[in-house]
Amino acid sequence: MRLTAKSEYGLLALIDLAAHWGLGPISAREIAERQSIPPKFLEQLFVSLRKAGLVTAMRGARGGFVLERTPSEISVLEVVEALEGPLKPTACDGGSLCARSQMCAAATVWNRATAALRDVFDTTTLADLAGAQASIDAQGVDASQA
Amino acid sequence: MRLTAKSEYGLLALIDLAAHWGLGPISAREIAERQSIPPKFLEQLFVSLRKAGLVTAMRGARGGFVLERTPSEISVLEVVEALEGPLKPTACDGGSLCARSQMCAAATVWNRATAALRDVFDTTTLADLAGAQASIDAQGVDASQA
DNA sequence: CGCAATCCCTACCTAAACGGTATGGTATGC
DNA sequence: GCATACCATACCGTTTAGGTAGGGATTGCG
Repeated sequence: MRLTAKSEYGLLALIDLAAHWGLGPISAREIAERQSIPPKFLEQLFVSLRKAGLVTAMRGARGGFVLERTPSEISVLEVVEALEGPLKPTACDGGSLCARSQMCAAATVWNRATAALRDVFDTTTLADLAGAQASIDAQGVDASQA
Repeated sequence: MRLTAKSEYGLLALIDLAAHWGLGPISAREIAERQSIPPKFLEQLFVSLRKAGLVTAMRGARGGFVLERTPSEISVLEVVEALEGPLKPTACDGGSLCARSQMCAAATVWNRATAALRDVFDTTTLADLAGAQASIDAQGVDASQA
């Protein structure tokens, strides 16, 4: 599995939405500026996130995006898989692509790796991260190097 | 972090070497045939594995490769990092590349993911996998679908 | 000695992907 | 009705993946 800029940007954007939860729709442009994400690139990411059912879009003036569920009900796993596709570390994940398939001891390592990654992502929610970010920001006001 | 064919092939090759541990040098060509790996590509992988200190090369006729240490002393992590470089899931891993660096809650998820992956790879050795493969092969002789 | 086998090194290549940018269309609040 | 948003599609330059090609250096063996 490869984690690309899509996941990084997409997660930052959704943490931002979580932080502004309940304040009505937030525009992609606003998030792009706040998080230093290329605006048109972020628009594309939101298309994937909307199709995955993670955000709702409001079109027109004063439009923007809102989380489809509460921040504590959206996991990082959902975000990552919405943007990168199904989580799997290699081509040889036990599927039919690899000729060695079931008879391959190496596959067990890759599968355990996928499971470990999936567990981390599945047990972390946007609420967790938005909360952590709020703490960081509060600390950072007067002590940016502590 | 991206796991590519290098890791897949490289791990298969070293499991093969582990399975033939103690029988003298095994040629890259022999492993390539046995594991269905493109021969010239495997040669390149062995260069990296040798430079990482995982295998010793014997040149000339009857040459080949031998594991530098016993199979139980070589972890999958070493193999993966020798072939793919340092294990990190994204560009934003807390280094100086990401402008958000220390002040970014998202980075904590990526770091935890890296740690989880590293743990799986670090706690699995070539001896484990060679043993597992031997079991599979023994079972597979008479019951390939069980 | 010669020669075949083997590792070593560099260069090259094609296809795909990444990380965007550009352009226009469509809906909507004010 | 118009600025502000999202929506859709196409394009594009660079890097990487996944090899291939060709030769050079070393060594066991007959």
